[in-house]
Amino acid sequence: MIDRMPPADPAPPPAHPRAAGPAGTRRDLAAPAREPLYAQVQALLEHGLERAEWKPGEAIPSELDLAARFGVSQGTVRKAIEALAAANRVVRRQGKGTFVATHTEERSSNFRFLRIRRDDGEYEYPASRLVELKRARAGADAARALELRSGEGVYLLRRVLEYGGRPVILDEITLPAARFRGLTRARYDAFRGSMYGFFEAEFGVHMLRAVERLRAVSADRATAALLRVAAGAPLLAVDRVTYTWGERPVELRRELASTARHHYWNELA
Amino acid sequence: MIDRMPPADPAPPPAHPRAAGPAGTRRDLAAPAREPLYAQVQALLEHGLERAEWKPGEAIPSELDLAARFGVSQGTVRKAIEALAAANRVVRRQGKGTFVATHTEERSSNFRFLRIRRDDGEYEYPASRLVELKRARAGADAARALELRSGEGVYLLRRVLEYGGRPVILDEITLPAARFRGLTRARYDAFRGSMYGFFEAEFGVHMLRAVERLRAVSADRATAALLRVAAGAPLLAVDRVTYTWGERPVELRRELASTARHHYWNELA
DNA sequence: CAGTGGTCTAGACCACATC
DNA sequence: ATGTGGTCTAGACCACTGG
Repeated sequence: MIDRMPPADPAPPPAHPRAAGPAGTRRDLAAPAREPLYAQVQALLEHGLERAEWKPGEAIPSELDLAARFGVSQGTVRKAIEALAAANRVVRRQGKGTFVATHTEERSSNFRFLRIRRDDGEYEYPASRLVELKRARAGADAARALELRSGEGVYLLRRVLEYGGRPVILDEITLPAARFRGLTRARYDAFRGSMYGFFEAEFGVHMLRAVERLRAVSADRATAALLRVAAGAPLLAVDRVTYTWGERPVELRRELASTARHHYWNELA
Repeated sequence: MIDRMPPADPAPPPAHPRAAGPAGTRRDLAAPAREPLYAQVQALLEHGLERAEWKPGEAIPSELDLAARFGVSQGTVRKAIEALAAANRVVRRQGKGTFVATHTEERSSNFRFLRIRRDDGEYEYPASRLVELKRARAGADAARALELRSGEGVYLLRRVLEYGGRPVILDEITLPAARFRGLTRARYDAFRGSMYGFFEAEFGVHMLRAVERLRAVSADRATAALLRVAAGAPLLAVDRVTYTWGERPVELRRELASTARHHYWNELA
């Protein structure tokens, strides 16, 4: 059982854990439901990522380094890192190193959280036009989704996404004010890049995972005007809750999309 | 380079491929763009699965067996099998073996291709009521999606899915007649289990992967009547193309769902 | 060139399932 | 007891990157 992040420097004697060697078995603390070593290493690395010991875009230590630090073999570290890479926590690049995932550089892989595409299949990153940004108090629904107390401060953000100059999506985004202090229209407009890149760079909030629920609804008057469709036209409603480290929800988003020339794309395997 | 499925019996001398030993390096055929060994093993296993050398639900040979057959190490076989498991081609069960995936037993994991859920989050497998089943000729759209010649024979199948007695989804399914010869209402009604279980058990067509495009549309009169909603009500349209081995499309499906009490669930990571 | 991740082997022991 | 997959180690070489 590994129970802390050891120092990098001298590294204590390896002391092969549970290996086929003569050394002592690693059964300290009488582990209650023994977790595999690689899972423990993975958890340690996740803590390091969460605590920003290595920041988005930076390299984490090499496999050999980590193996020495933790007193495990390179293969065990490798398995832990591969799990992190599969979960998009890190990116591995042969010959260069393993890098903390970031929303600020991902040129093409930026479509990870953007599932609405043009009908012709072409990728196109939409332009964003901020319609409204205000402080408000969390209603019952937002409070439940974001695990806040009802009435806690939130930012409410509405924007229109345009493809080729045509408005297609209306976003209504609720953010807990505590994590996004100082969010202003000016800062948002000044940022170059995706919204999650903005959150990461400006507020240190890294989005890891999202859950979406999709429905078909009728456009109300105001939405119809913004998206230039008839009132009552069918719109695709995408309700998203986005999570950061520790399974903590930090964004509630309702997306209303006109699907006349676009669609939501998904793959099942 | 491994280039065929060797016999199971005596197995030629291991002849460590490209290993740190004294044996000859495996550079036969002067491989043009050398593929890793585990990828070659994976491809060999996929061919075996495609040719139904091991049938859905059956066990494939053990890692040690396969390693001996292919003349590679157990670790290399393991990596190949793990990739197959990640792609839902096989299921690994500790102490028992590795089994070919099947749509005929997956009790709970049957929701792999069923993303519409009740709003309260409860899982519920809907009841199916067949509305129509007829032979027809592929139109231009169906022919393109299913890679058929326009006018080739297809089955056209319409059914309503009901949750708790309420109609929620209308399915319109197009199948290439060549692969589903002898499909009749009686056979469909007699089968116990999911539709993909039916396809697998009765026609040997195993669905591996699907691509979906979602839009919001207005209910036409006929659909509205079947789903007991108002004409013009917004419906979620899910257009699915489903693939079997060799990336061959074998099902085109349009699903129209009333999302008053249900939604389409998705997770982004 | 040295350093990184990627592939491959060999062999040990563990955990689980079955007989 | 035996056979399966699961974990872990040790060490080799390959492929790619950058100084």
